[in-house]
Amino acid sequence: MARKMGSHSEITGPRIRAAALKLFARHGFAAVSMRQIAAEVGVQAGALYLYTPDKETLLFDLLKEHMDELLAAWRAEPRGTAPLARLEAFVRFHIRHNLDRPDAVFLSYMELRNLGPANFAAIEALRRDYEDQLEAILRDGAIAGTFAAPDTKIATLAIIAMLTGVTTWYREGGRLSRDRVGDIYWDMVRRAVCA
Amino acid sequence: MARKMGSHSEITGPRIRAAALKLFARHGFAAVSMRQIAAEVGVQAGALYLYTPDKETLLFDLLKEHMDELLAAWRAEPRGTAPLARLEAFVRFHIRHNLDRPDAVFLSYMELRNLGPANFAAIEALRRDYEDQLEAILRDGAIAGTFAAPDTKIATLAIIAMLTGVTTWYREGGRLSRDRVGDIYWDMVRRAVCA
DNA sequence: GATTGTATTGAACGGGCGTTCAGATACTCT
DNA sequence: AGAGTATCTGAACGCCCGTTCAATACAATC
Repeated sequence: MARKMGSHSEITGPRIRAAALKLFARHGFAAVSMRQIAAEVGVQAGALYLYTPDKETLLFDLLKEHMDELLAAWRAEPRGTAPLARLEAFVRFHIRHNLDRPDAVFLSYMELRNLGPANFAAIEALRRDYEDQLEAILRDGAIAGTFAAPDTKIATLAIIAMLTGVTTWYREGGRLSRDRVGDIYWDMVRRAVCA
Repeated sequence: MARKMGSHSEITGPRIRAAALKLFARHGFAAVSMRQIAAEVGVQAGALYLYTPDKETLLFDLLKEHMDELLAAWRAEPRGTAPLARLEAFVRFHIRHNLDRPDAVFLSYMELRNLGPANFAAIEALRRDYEDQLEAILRDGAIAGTFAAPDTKIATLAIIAMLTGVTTWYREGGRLSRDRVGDIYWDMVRRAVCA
C-alpha cells in the first residue's frame, strides 16, 4: 500500500529494536548503553535518536509490541467453545508463543520497573487483558462444572506463572520437544483444575 | 561468644545490606548507585567500602545469604516421611518463606546475570540444591505410586515457578490470608501430581 | 553535474558512575 | 588528659552515560 509512510529507514528501525531487545534481555535495561545498542547495529549513538525519542521509549515500544503481538496471536488462535478445549488451546498456545520469543518474554516481566507511570500502566493493562482471557475460560468452566479450582483468579495467576517459567529452562535440542513440553504441562494443568 | 570478631561496625554492615536489598529489588542492580545506597544508610559512599570490596560482591552476598537461609530453613522445617506429607510441607513452606522476603526473592531470580561467572555458578548450585529437594520428593512419590506426574524434573520446575509467582501479586491485607493462599496452591499442586 | 532532502557522523554537553584515600572525627582504654 | 584505634568524610580519579546538533555523506531527481 503506502510506500512512503514516514521518514527514516524502514530497515534500520527494526534492526535497532532487535539489537535493543537482545541486549536488554541479556544484560538488563539499565546496564545497556545507547552506544552498545548502536555498535550492535553498526551505527553511531546519535543515529538512534532518528528512530526513538529516548531510551525509555525504546524499551516501552518493545514491551508494547510484544504484548500487542501476544494478544493478537491469541485472538487469531483456533479453538473450540467448550472450556476444556479452550483451556488446552490456551496452554499450548502460551508455551509455543513464548518459546518463540524468549527475549521479549524475559524483558516484559523483568523491566517494567524502568517505565514511567504512564507507560507502566499501559503495559500493565495489556497484561491484565491477557490474564482475563484465561480467567474467562476458567470462570466459564467453573460455571459449567468442568473445573473445580478453589479460586479462579489465583488459578489464573498460578497457571500463567507455571507456563511462563518454561522459557527460563527450555533449551532447543534438549531432552524434550516443544510439543512434548506442551503435552506435559497440559496434563498437569488439566488435572490441577478439572473437577 | 566472641565479642570482637572482625573490624567494622556490626550495626552498619547489616544496614547497608538491607538498604542495598531494598533498592536493588525496587530499581534493579545496575540502576542503583553506591551513592544512593549510602544515602539510604545515612553515610557517604566511601564508607561502604569498609564493608564490601565492590558493588558486585554486595549483590552476591545478598543472594548467597538468601539461598543459604532458604536451604537452612527448609532443612529445619518439620515434615513427615510420606511423599504426600513432604510435598505438602514443601508447598506451604515455600510460599510462607518467600512471602516473608519478597525483595530477596525478586533479586535472586532477576539479578543473577549481573554476577561474574564464578559467583553465578555458586548461586546456581544453591538453587539446584533447592530444586533437588523438591525433585527427590516427587521421585519418591512416583516410585511409591503416590504421584503420577508425567515428568518429575518438569513437574519440579513447574511447581516452583507456580509457587514463586505468589510473591509477584500477593499483597498484605488483601482478599486472602497467607494460610488460605497456601491451601489453594496445595490443592492445585496435589491434584496436578497425585495418581 | 547541480540541487535537494534525508541519513548519519563525530564531537561536545553536563552529569553521574565505581572506587580510592588522606585526613578528620568519634570512641575506648589507660 | 592522652594515646590508639575504629569509623567516616569529602574530594578527587578517570570513565562512561543519555542526549543534542552542526557538519557531512549519500542517493535520487532534474
